[in-house]
Amino acid sequence: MFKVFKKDKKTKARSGVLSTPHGDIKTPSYVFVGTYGKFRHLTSGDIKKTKTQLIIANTFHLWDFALADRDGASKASEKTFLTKRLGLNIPTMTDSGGFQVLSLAFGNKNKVGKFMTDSAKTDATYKRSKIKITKKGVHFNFKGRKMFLGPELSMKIQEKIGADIIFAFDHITSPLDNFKYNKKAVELTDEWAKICLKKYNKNQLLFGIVQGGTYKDLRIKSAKSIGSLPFDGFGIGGSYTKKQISKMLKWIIPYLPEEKPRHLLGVGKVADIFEAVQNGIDTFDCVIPTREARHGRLYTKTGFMDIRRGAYLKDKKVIEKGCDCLTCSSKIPRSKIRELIKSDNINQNTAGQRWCLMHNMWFFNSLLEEIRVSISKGRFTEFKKKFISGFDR
RNA sequence: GGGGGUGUACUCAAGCAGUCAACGAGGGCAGACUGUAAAUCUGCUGGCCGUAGGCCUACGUAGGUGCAAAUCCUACCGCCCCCA
Repeated sequence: MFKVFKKDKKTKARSGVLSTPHGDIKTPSYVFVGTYGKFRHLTSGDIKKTKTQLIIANTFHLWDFALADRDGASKASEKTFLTKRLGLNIPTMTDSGGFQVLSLAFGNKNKVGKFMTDSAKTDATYKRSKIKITKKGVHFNFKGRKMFLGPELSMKIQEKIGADIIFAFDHITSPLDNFKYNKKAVELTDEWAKICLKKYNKNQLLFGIVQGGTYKDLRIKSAKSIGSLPFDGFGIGGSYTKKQISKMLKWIIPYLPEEKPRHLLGVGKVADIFEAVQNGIDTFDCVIPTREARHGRLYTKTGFMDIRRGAYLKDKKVIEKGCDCLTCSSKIPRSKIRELIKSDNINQNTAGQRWCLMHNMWFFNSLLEEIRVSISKGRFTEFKKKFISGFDR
C-alpha cells in the first residue's frame, strides 16, 4: 500500500509512505544493494545504525541459496529467507535477475554497463554472443555453465527469497542497441510482465518494469502498456548515456498511475537523486554508496573525499563535523580510517571499510531524510539548489 | 685475524655487458566506480623539452677495460653472516 502525503508544487517530487509486511518506508527513499542478502563487512546490528529503510537483493545471485533452503516457501510476513539471511526484519526487495543478463553474460565482454559516455554510439553493431533470448526467457553462459532464466523461474525464485517487493523479469538493453532491438525488448518485457503477473502469489508486492532504451516512442509505449497492468508499483529500467535520466523520466512518468510507487533501478549518484525525485521517483537503488565506501570514497555535504590519499595521513578530524553516523560520532579520525582501509586490503581485515560503509550509508539516508522534509515543507527546489551548489562534483 | 656475502630510484626487491631510466611489489599522485563476477579497476611515479621523440643525470665512492658497464677488473668506504 502506498500513500502520498505531500506533492511539490513546482516539480513532480512527492513524499509518502510505502507499507510492506516488514514495515513502512518513508519516501523518497534510497535502497541499498545487498546482492547476496548481506552487506560485506557489516553486521545486522551495523545496518540498524545506518537508518536504512529498504534493501534490495538479487535473484540471480541468491538463486542457488534460496532454492536449496528447505524451510518452505517464504511468506512476506514474518521471517523470510531473505530476512533470515540479513538478520533483520526490515523491508526488502529483490531484483528479477534481468539485469545480470546484460552485466554478466553480455556486458562484460562488450564493455557495456548501465551507463556509457555521452559519445557512445547507439546504433553500433555488436554481437550478443552465446546468448539466446526466447519468449520463455534467456539462455546464456556464466562461468562456463549453461544457464537459463526467465519470468516464470525468476518469479519462483523471488517467491522463495520472500522479499516484500519483487520485480518482474525484464529485458534490459544496452546503449549500443538500436531502435529495432529496443522495440523487441519492450515487447518481450511486456509479454514477460504478463507471465509474471500470472505467477504472482499476491503475498508480495510485484513491480513491473518499463524499458525502451533512449527512444522516446518506445519509452512511452512501454510506460503505457506496463503502466496499465495491475502491478503494485513500477520500476524504470534500462541503460542510457549519462545525461539522459531526467529526459527519460519526463517521457515515462505521465503514463504511470499516480497512486502507485515508482522505483528507478540502479541510479543513485548525488545529482541523479535530485533529478529522480524531482521527476516523481519514490525509491531508487544503487551500489554507489556501498561500493565507493569500500573503495574509500566518503561523502560529505561539500563533496566526496578519497580517504586513502596521503593528505589524510595525519588528519585528526572526523570525516564530517556534525555528522551523527557511527564513525563520526565515535570520533574515528580520518587518519585512522585511512590507516585501517589501506591495511584492510593487505591483511584481509575489514575495519576500515566498515567505518566507511557506516558513514556513507548514513550520509545518503540523511540526505533523503532532508529531501523528504524539504518536500513536506514545500521547499524541495530551494533545498536542491542549495545542496547542489554546496556539493563539489 | 681468516672465510663468505651485500650495497639498485621514497621503501622492499629483480637485473649481472648492449633490447635499462632500469622487471615486480609497496608507497605516492591522478582518475574511475550508477538494478554489485568490484575489500575493485586504470594511468603516472629521476630531471628537462608541449606528447612523439630527444637531451641530461643516475644503480655505495673513485678509477680502469671495452665500440658499449647497474652488469667485468682494481682500490676504497658501509653493512651482514660464519670461523677463530
